[in-house]
Amino acid sequence: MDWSIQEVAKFAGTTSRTLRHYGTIGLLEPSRVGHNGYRYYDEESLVRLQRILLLRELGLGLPAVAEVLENQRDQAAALRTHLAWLRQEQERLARQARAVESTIQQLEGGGQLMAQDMFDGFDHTQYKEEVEARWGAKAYADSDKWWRGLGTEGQQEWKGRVARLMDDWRAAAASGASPESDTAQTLAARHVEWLGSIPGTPGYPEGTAKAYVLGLADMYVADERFAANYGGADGAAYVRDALHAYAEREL
Amino acid sequence: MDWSIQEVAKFAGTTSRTLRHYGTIGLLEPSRVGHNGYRYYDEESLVRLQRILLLRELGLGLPAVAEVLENQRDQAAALRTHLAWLRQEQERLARQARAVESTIQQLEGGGQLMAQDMFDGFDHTQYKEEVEARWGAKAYADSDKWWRGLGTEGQQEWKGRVARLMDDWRAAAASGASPESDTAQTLAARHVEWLGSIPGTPGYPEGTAKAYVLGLADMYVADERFAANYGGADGAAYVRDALHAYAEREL
DNA sequence: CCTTGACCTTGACGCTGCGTCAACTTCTAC
DNA sequence: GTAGAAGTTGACGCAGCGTCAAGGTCAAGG
Repeated sequence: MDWSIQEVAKFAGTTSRTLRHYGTIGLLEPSRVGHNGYRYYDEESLVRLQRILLLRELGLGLPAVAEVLENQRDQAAALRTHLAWLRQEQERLARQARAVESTIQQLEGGGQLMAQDMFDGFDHTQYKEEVEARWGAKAYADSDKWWRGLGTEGQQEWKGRVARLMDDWRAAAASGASPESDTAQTLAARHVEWLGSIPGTPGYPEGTAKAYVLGLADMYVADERFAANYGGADGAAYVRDALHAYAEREL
Repeated sequence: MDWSIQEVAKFAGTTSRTLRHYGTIGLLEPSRVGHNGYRYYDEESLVRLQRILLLRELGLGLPAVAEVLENQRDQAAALRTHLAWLRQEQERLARQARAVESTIQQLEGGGQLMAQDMFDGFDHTQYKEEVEARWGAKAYADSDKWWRGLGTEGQQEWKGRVARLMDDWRAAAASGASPESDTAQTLAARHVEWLGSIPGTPGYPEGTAKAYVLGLADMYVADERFAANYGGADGAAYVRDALHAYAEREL
């Protein structure tokens, strides 16, 4: 007893094209092929098809499906791998959704569509050579180790933190508040504290903190890539001024 | 002031290939092209690039990105649409994950890879009394005989088929496609055909098919146990509407 | 002047899982 | 005998680039 391709397709709730596809990739062969080339499937192939479709509904890719069907042994293991993948994807979507939400809020608050992710610039492998040239290979290695040690979540948090700081700077600059205003000075304090949390500069040697901060502040203006993070040259100059004022007062 | 393609790519954390791609699809043109064909980008294009990348990270497709960037007006609306999409995807993944989990459990309980107990609702002995009350003892006996005659494999197939139908219904309802849409109408056709394959109702008497389908459709909504199969009252209502439309047109 | 080597170009295939023609051949029914 | 349904094998399409391939351009050094 066997059935034509259309019958099988209808019965199984799929299409003949799909069945042919499974045939060409060797996932499900017809049990019989007529002299005319017509495909026919028997009960056994129907059962296999059911399993294939089941696994497909669970979200497995065709290669994964094939693997599960061949290696009868560790089906559960394969499914667990898949499950982990699903959870990861869900996580990713959740993060995206949150990001979209906050972007919408920003837009509705009259904000512009900003480039928060200038901070993939903090995918710091990008700056490898430069860092090594300026501060040595060890500094880079340490930094790299630290970064990896954060884990994906930690990195996300870090990026988020940086993004918010940059965002606030841009907002402050745009608000017209002077670099000496409380707003800006509070930001400066946050900024300095943030700097301290970057490894390689933990607890500056006595008396060097001020010079360090002043130097960095100037670099923000001099280096376009940093300046861009603060909304261009004007923004960077604003940050520099605020940091200078803060350093003079507090450091 | 402008930069070469590599510089821009590094700075923005993307690749030159991507920039070229954006060029060919007209999403981001270089600000200048050298006599040698080299691409150069200025600040303005950099800003645009940042926005593009931001939107991409939020998960929008390139056409959607283009649209958002052109229609300055309803950016928020576009993002909200996207957000809805994200949530839907998340929902789908969550369902898949649950299904995978239960499948794993089954496997570890020594079970086979089958599309079994999603459809325990169709373990029809459950409905024995009700069927007998509504349609008589003979109807139930016939049905039971038919069911046993299917054999284990046949029952598996049957359950799988039902499962896919239900799943497709839920997906269609969630997709937002109207009950009159092609998608839903195709499903309705499948549903009616499926009904025909249930014994006890083979080849409806002349002219009763329409009434039969309409009656069933209404029952799906009225009876919670059926409604549950379609994702609750809303899902059942969707199925009912689709079946009504189909019955009016085709039966 | 010539050679590296880095960087640029266009062109085109690859990947996922089928949907969707296109161009033909076969089977079924009247 | 002929129409119409159903079957066949190609082959393109889609999303978003990654990844060669083959070759031009340019700055630096021998």
